[in-house]
Amino acid sequence: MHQPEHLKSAGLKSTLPRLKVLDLFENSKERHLSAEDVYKQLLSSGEDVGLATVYRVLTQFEQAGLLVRHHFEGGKSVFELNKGEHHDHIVCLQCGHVEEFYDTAIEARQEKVATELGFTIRDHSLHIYADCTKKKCPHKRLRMPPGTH
Amino acid sequence: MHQPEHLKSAGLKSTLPRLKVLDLFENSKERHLSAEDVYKQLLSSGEDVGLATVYRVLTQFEQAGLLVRHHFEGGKSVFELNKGEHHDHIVCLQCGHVEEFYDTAIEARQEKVATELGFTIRDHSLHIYADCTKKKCPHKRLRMPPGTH
DNA sequence: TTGCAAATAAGAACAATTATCATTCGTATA
DNA sequence: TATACGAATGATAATTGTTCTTATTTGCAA
Repeated sequence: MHQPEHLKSAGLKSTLPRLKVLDLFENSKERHLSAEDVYKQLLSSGEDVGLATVYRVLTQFEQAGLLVRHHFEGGKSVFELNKGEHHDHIVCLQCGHVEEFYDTAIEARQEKVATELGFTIRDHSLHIYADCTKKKCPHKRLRMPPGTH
Repeated sequence: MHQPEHLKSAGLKSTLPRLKVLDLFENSKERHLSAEDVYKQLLSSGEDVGLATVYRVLTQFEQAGLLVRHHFEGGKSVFELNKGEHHDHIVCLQCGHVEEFYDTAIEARQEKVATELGFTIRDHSLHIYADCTKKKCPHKRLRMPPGTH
């Protein structure tokens, strides 16, 4: 359960809160978690962490390359373990579930478009918001704030 | 300068603040403006509007289909006149300028990917963050908050 | 004109996040 | 193993972007 090496190699001290957060991401069923999610799950596991620490640790992990941050519509940041390989996301508007995909053609066209416009890509995000057509979708409607289109 | 018809047909009363905001979008050099941008520009034009009104009007215009809202990285919402045709965005990390593009291949592949995964697309956003290679780029560095990757 | 619902301005309230700061913890070293 | 010091933490204040509340004003139909 403890992987202090991950932290060590990232130049981070191996502290309880950091180990707990990392552990949570590695064992959670949902890959994508917000700061609030992490905080609440740690609390309900009996851990005693501060919300500020959660935010700090998440940001540090992001900078260390352990986590990747996403800004889906809805305002809050969402994190996932960095698998090393880039991928895009499709978010289910019914249940909020996030699926990942990677399409070579899309990636290639992006490069082409950017080059033609005189840009060098540093980063990109492609978010598809969709309705799940499978029946296994829990239909737990995702809160979509006004402003979501 | 006044286009009350736009408002009328959207079912909105033709009020001063609404006309001013609409006017600003139609005459501004920058297509993409945040609520703060709109508020400050109106103030410096000698107009007397409240920030709350700006937010309300922007949201109403979005719902009426006059404006489109985007969530670029950085937290704040950005609006632009709705031209009717969907397009994606490439944001210059140097100066913050936003260029628009549309690529049929990308759009088609998205549909394909979503269908294969069992989703029906409702909306999507593709944001490319890039460095401008042209010399005309003002190099007024865009504030990129921590959390931006 | 007048009346009244709709819209506004100002500021309080809110949610997500970051900053501050006194206390505690991890760990290199003695 | 004890200890000392800087790094990390938790509690809470502060900030930021946005929405809500309310008293007042405005657009417009009769």
